[in-house]
Amino acid sequence: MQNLDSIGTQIRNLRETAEMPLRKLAALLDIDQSTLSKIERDERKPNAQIIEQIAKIFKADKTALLVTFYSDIVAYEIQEENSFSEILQVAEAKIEYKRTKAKKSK
Amino acid sequence: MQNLDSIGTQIRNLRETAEMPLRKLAALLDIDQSTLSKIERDERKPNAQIIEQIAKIFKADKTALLVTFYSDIVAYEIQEENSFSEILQVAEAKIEYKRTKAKKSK
DNA sequence: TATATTTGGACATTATTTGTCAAGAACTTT
DNA sequence: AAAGTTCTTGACAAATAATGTCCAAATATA
Repeated sequence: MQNLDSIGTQIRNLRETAEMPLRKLAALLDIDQSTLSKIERDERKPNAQIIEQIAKIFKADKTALLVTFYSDIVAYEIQEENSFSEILQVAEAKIEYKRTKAKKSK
Repeated sequence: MQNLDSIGTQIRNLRETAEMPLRKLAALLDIDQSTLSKIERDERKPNAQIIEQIAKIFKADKTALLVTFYSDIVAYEIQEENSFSEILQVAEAKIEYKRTKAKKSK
């Protein structure tokens, strides 16, 4: 089954498994250690570029991390809506429709 | 099948069907007419409160409008990602998981 | 052409995000 | 318990994005 951990938790897991201090990972990513601390506790969002670097550093699956990253954002955004399920369904249809159009116009 | 129009298009449709000038709807909503013009062309996002007012004014389905509104946002956010479908799936699982926890703690 | 309607762009204001720093809390080691 | 290391917290400024307002230009209608 898919991993429902937050992006922060996943980053922390990767880092702790590698027994790397937060300070050191922050240095590798060239961000302040307090910022990384907040990212790992989901107080602040990383950007897609940081996720890519983390995947590289820990040889982790970049796509899986991006899925975690974006699903966090999407879930947070609509978690209060009762029709969240329909929202997601329509969003998917919209993206698919857009891609179909894009393909045709080639 | 579900309506894949953008929130702006749907608002414009409602307004034109009612043959109401943009200027007048803007007045009812208490926003600048240029702002409403931009909303209808998806240059600017309405907020959830404006959507509610529009539903009331045109006696439209509020839930359907909110689904349109949020699905626009979600689709825009992840439209470039190849794994958009998985992202949506995980987002849904995360929300469901959160709600299960919330129910238990009652 | 005159009139009504809509759009575009400039601008100030406000809110949100991001980066940086330093102090303090928590935990380990000596 | 002192010293060292690691992590967390809050304050702050700087950068970026969102919002509200105005008015002139463009478009459509009478």
